Amino acid sequence: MNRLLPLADEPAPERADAARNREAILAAALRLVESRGVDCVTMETVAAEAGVGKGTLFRRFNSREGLMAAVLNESETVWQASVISGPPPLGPGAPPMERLLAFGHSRLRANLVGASLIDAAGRAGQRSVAAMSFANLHVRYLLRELGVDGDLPLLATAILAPLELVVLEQQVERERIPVERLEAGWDDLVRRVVGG
Amino acid sequence: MNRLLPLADEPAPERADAARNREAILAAALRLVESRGVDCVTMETVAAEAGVGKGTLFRRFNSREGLMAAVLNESETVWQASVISGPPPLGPGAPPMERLLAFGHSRLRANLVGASLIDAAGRAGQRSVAAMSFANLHVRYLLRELGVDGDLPLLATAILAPLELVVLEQQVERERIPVERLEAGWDDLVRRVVGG
DNA sequence: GGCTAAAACGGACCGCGGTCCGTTTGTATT
DNA sequence: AATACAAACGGACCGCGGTCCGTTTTAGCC
Repeated sequence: MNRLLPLADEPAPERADAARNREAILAAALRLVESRGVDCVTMETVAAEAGVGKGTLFRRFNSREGLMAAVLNESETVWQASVISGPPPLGPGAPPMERLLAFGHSRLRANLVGASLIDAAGRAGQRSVAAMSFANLHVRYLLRELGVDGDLPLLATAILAPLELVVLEQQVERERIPVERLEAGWDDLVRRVVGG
Repeated sequence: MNRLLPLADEPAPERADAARNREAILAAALRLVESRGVDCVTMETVAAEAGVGKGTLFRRFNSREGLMAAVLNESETVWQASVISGPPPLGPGAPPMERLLAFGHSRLRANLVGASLIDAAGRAGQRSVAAMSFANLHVRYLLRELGVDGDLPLLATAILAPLELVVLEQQVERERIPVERLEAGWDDLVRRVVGG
């Protein structure tokens, strides 16, 4: 009979019904988002579809943004996996510069595809926190690999910034710049920053 | 008696009461925002303070975001003026590189100071549209002046992206990076992009 | 100064995000 | 199995952003 005392900050064990509901809610939310589009999905609808009360939604996800962030997170996780252990050039195996460029393109497309969900998620639910820090870490690693020196965390951020949805949307929707040109522009930026 | 017919897309003359009200609303909004902070200001409050009906607010500014954008715009205009015709190094008179660096620092600080208003304004009311295109234009001009070649619109965007509030907030609030370091990092970025 | 069409006004009204709190359910203990 | 306590539940409720539409004001014209 060990573990009478919880370890330092064990994240509090989740009760069975809670787990079941969380899953039901996420599934329902995903289904609704896919069928009617993000901004036609209300919290009450999700609650109904999942067969739970509204209060339960907010208990688990804090806010609408939080819920959307959670939904988004599902696909984000898949994407991260393909970066970490997928096939090259996105995954390991290709030379660093190729990986970096592939990474940028992939992220650019992903952000555009997930656009509506992404801004429904806002910066809540720490989606952006987790996502950003993963991306930043990865870019930092590749830059080091490339022998770049300087303030790597900031350089990584600078490289990633133009891929943020806010910036992309301005360019794609307002200025009607085609995606290919954005990719080319980003490649150029990277080469300038990396040097040589 | 000329101008019986309105010119092509004359912006529709504004009626006297409308003008008076618009001004009253903006003044009221500014006053309230300054005294209680952006997110404690409701549309109804503003309407009351301005002595108009709620409908009038929405008629003129479309949404809460639109109103906030309009308020923000006031100060933005002042800032733009100091870029165009203020004292160097921000204004004209200094060598391009100095101007560029001054521009970045100034914008960085401005974004952080106006943070709450800026994200209350969202991307509505085309605040971000107008602001972005001004900044982009200016940076483009300085880059050309510096003899940079390449896709200038995209390079300008890339340089400006790390100054966007979304990015800054992540760094300042989450990662606790001091502003001076951000400035230094940005300078580094600019030098790499400009080259030489 | 009347008259009229167009524009602006304002407040009742609606829907949704978010909270609150009395009730139910799960789990650990004996 | 019975008990007890914490945690989860759910729906009534609230406030605010946003809309709608009947009423009022303005401005041009005779």
